[in-house]
Amino acid sequence: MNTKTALLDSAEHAARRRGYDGFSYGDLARQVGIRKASIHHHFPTKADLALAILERYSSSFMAKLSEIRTDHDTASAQLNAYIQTYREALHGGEMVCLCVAFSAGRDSLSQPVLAQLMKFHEQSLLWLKAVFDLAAADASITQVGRPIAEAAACLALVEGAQLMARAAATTELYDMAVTTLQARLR
Amino acid sequence: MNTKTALLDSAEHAARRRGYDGFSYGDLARQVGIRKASIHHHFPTKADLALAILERYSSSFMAKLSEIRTDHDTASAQLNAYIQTYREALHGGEMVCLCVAFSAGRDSLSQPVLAQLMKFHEQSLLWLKAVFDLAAADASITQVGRPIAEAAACLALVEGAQLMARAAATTELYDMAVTTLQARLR
DNA sequence: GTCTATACATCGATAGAC
DNA sequence: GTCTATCGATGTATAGAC
Repeated sequence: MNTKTALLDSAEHAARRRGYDGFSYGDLARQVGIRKASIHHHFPTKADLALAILERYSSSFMAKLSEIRTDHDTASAQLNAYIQTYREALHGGEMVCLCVAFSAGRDSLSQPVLAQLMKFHEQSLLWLKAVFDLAAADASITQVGRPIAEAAACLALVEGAQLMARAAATTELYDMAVTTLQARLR
Repeated sequence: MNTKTALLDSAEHAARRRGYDGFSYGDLARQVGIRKASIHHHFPTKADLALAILERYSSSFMAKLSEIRTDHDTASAQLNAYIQTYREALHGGEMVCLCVAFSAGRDSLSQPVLAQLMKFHEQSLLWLKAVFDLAAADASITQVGRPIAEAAACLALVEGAQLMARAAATTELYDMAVTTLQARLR
């Protein structure tokens, strides 16, 4: 296993549990088994590291969204898979989506990280909008309003549900929060 | 103005912008105009301070919810006021609800703070459940499912909407996310 | 690519004078 | 109630040997 990859894994894990201000090079060094000074060889600054984990997370997440779109042909099946993806990302209430973790501590982020964070939201909204555009055609989701508004509501719902579930360290609140949305799926 | 109150104000402000791990006694001292050692006289530890601001925030927030209930007699009007309260708490995208800020950095919180955080969610859910119970009777909100599920969805929605809006430093995303919910209000 | 050593700032917290 | 002074730990980051 590559040291750089191990560092990315460890950093992503830590950031999703504690936020950007909640983890340090010291933590990563302890976990990966090298000295903290060595981390600077791979990621000169913490901002570089944050950008790297967010870019990896985003591209992996967007690939997952593409996969969902090709695997499911109805809007309801796509949205259900989306909800399930966020549920799995919770890891039983132990961590949240990296973008949820970074959004809260926004002021500590460097400009490139902030830009990537906003790009993640934009891309998510576009993907969700397409789902609701499809729903207007295939009628597999009930009560569909303006697709872009539905998309924003959906993103806010899963992110907020993760946050609630994280506070209580359980997936129960997440499941409860997405119940009404899932009830609209045919 | 009381020094203790000034400290509480400054700490709440900072926590809602940067999270629990994102502010320090040094920051507060600079802002309030006393030395950081003096802060320990009012709040021996940072955990004490965090508990104090969260308790004050919670009680103020719950008082606001009671006020909404007495001022508005329909479920739709109550829920609309609730959505508006979270919108104002955003301060144009500059800060989030204290509970949103604390939920993300959950692992850094002391046990009493964590307990108070979960109590805030419980009380919010109970208040919202009562709104949807009323909605089932007065029919002022359309498409009402199980009240407790609607309550969880509503809390997740406004918290997630705040998070998105905070990342982009604008209220536009918040307004977009709550559009479909508001469309159900009669 | 990893190490030791270190720089320099800041962290939360304490002791004791005033 | 606020101050100065200080503690020990930790924060990010750098220099240079191996």
